[in-house]
Amino acid sequence: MAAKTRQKPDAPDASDRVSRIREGVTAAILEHRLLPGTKLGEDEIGDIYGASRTLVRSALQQLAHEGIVNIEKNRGAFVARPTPADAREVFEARRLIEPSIVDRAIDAVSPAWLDRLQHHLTEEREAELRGDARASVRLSGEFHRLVAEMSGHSIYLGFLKELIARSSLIILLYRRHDTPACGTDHHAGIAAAIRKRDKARAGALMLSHLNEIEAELFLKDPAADELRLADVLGA
Amino acid sequence: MAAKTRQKPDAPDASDRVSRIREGVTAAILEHRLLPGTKLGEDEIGDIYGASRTLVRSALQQLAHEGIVNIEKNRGAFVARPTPADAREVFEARRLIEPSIVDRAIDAVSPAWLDRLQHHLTEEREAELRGDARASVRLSGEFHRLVAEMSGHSIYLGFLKELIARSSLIILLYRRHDTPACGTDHHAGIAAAIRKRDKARAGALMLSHLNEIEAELFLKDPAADELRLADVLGA
DNA sequence: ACAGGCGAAACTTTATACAATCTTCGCCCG
DNA sequence: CGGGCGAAGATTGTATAAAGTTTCGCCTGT
Repeated sequence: MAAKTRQKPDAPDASDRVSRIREGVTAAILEHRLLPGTKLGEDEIGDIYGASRTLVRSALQQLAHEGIVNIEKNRGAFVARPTPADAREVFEARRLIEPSIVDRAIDAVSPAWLDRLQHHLTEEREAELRGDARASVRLSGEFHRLVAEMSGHSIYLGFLKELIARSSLIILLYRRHDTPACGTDHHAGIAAAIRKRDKARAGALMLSHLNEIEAELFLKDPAADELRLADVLGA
Repeated sequence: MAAKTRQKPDAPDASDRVSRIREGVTAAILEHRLLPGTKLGEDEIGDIYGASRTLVRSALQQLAHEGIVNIEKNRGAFVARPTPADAREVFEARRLIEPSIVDRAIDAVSPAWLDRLQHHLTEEREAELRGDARASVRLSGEFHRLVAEMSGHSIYLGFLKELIARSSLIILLYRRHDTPACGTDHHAGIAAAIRKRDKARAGALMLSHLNEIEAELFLKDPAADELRLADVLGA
């Protein structure tokens, strides 16, 4: 066996403990179990995962780099609270990147991937029917991540993971109505276009999907309520 | 003064020591003083910067997240060695993002920014005339970063910083001729288009600039020489 | 009664010590 | 003489402890 026995260099989240912590906290944030602004104490998380603060700190720093956690010097880590300006940037970036991702995904489409996609749609529909809001939110983001994985473009995938995580926080903060089932039909339509290898239609559907999500947000001027809150607290 | 006296939340690289380490190593990599594959020992770097391994480790993890350092479990950190496939992904991403960045930069253009841009072009030209290859490489990347800063889009800026750093490694590894002065004229042309607020021309110039850089690379099949090297070393 | 300041507690930051793993070099065996 | 086994050295991964900072409560003085 002269082949490289190296253990999957492209497996960033393997069995190491820091990744488990990172994924646990990420999942909690994505499922809206941890609300923006929540303090993430190192001891607290360390106790939960039975790990030392060294590992917790490493995980939190990664999450900070991904933009879903803010680390304030000498104060600790908090779940990020994206501003409306952040929200606009996130969706602008997604509108730019995701059509290219579906384009590449269609190039790389295969029966195995279509199966995964179909399976995901089923899961998503089931979660919605059963009214499981947490699962719906998580699966809704995972659809986009799945398409990015299909594309085989690791950089786009990495970028999109960040954008999806932040989108989840944004939707939680700024959604107008309680419309958790906003995009399941869109996802099915996009998947159908991918299956038919219709790049133009898939890209257009993705774009309108993103536009609709953003349109349902209430993005007032850049930090209005935050400033008001600061004034109340400070004065 | 009711204004927030918080110390610049958008200053990721401040005076803390871990950032100094990260920037020092980043600069060394971007200036091609540290070659791909170089081992970055924790004690070694710690001695250089007079810091403990805790801080060095934190800096290296950040660099790993940025994609310019690979951390292999129980073996240490190494300067990344992008594959030709990585190179293609990086330039595809840059071709997608940078035209949008110049577009936004033109929206946000101001005399102060134009001054900074002009000053940068001067610096770049001087470095090239004086034959300072290291400075040329660094400044060439900084031009793109400067445009991204002009755009005021923090997400694009973050993404592009990663892409620029990786591009520097890619160019070092795969450039055909020793043509360090490949893009100074292009940069001047792009800057001129920005100054004239000509979005179409600026975007087109940026695109052709990136295409020309990639065209000068020699990207053979996905990991041919690496495999050959691995065989030599392993067998 | 209230404002201001002092002090202790909790937390983060940094450093150091310990454990686990890998690498390397030498030695022994074939 | 070549190859493989093994122990010593070096390096990383993890945990714990010391140091510094912030925060909150309480107490005192006006």
